[in-house]
Amino acid sequence: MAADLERFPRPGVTVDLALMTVLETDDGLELRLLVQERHDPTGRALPGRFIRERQTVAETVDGVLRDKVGIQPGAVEPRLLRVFDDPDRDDRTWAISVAHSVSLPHPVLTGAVGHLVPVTQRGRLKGQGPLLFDHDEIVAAAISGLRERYEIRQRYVDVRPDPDGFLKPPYTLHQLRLLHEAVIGDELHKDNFARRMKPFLRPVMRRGQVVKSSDTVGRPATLYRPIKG
Amino acid sequence: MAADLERFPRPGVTVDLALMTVLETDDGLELRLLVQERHDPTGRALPGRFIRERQTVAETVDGVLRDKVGIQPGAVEPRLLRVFDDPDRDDRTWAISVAHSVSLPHPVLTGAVGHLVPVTQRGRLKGQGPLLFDHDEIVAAAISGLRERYEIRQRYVDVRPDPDGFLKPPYTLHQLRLLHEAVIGDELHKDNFARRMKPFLRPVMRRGQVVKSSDTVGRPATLYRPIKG
DNA sequence: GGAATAGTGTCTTTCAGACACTATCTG
DNA sequence: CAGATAGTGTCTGAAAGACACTATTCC
Repeated sequence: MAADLERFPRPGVTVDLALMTVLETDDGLELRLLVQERHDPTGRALPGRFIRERQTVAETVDGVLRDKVGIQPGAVEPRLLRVFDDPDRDDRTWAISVAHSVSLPHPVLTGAVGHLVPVTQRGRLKGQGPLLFDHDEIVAAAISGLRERYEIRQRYVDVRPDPDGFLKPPYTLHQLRLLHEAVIGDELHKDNFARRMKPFLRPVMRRGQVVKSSDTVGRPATLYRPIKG
Repeated sequence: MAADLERFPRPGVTVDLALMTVLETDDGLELRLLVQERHDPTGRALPGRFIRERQTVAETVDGVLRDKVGIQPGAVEPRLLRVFDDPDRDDRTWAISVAHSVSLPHPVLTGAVGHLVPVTQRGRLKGQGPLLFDHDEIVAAAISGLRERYEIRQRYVDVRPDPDGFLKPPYTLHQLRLLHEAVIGDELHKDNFARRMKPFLRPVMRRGQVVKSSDTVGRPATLYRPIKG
């Protein structure tokens, strides 16, 4: 029986990654997505590779990040986006793609292979033509999923200030708001934002004092950490 | 290069289905899930099978419904739940499971192979022991996804009265509410429910008259159809 | 004091949740 | 009429959106 199972043709299974980060530019924080040049079919595409023998998706993600992107992140949390199964999507062979998104803080991406492409307000990659295969659909799914996570959910239940961990705590409400604005591509009122987030943040204390940011000008801001995680 | 790609070992890819329906019992409508007996490993499990050469997930779903469940539904809309990739999850071979949920109106399921098992308020299968493999996780994902679709979303935007199409239009607000209560496993106020749903329903008209249900006792109810779809 | 940024008081609107009422059918 | 089910008027409370104000720092 087990021998039988191996007789049938099997698809190659690839893991393709929509790698997202938020970085600081002259215009403030910007959401960006890693795109690489490929040469099998020539063009721009997301990093990815086939799952190797008896490996898991998580191990494959680690492998892609290490070998194809050239970075050494710690534990990452890939999120399943879609499965692409059109038998003709890859000319070379029968390949199924299990598309995931991965969010990383920008410092982890230093020296990464590829370009960090900005994202438009509508959730598309800025400039240039389409990506290879069905990778534009992966990008769209990654961005809409990300924005959903950063949008304000029903009621106040279980708001996570920075679900994807782009920011390293502690941070100020201002920094957190700029992050949200970069992710969702829209502006937020600082007062309403503060009220929404504060129940899920606690001020950093030292010797019974609230720690303030020693920024530049203006009144110093309170530093916060997320309550959970 | 293409020849190279075929040299590496590939996983078997299975599609496992959480098949859900809502049926009428003495206690009113009930959400149920199809469980089958298996004999390779002996036990209770969800229907599923390997993807055959150059087939898609959708084709495999159709095949499972036809050959393993023994029904002939029209176009179904499988929803991706999770990918199970533990290399040891199946003793027999390296197999990755792409778990989907499928919702069907009960009449389509007449003569289906297996048992329609009721679901508890907490979203577990009623009675008996665990399912084979990781199928209990698939069940949990299917039910929580389903309930999310039937829960009231943010604002009034894009409410679909019966997202999974369990009910055949036209139906009364009462019938629609019983469906929702069966799906989410909780009671709803008829007045608030009516106000939420009415913007997304239109009364059935015949000769300029609103068509009413010719039920049993009491005041006849207006029959509605969903505005879109 | 002035500039700059941090943070809050409060009004309005929207809408879910809840209660109580009215409406329309059958027997 | 009573009984049963359909459907609505309206109050309350939670919370988002918006505006304007106060608070604290550096120069």
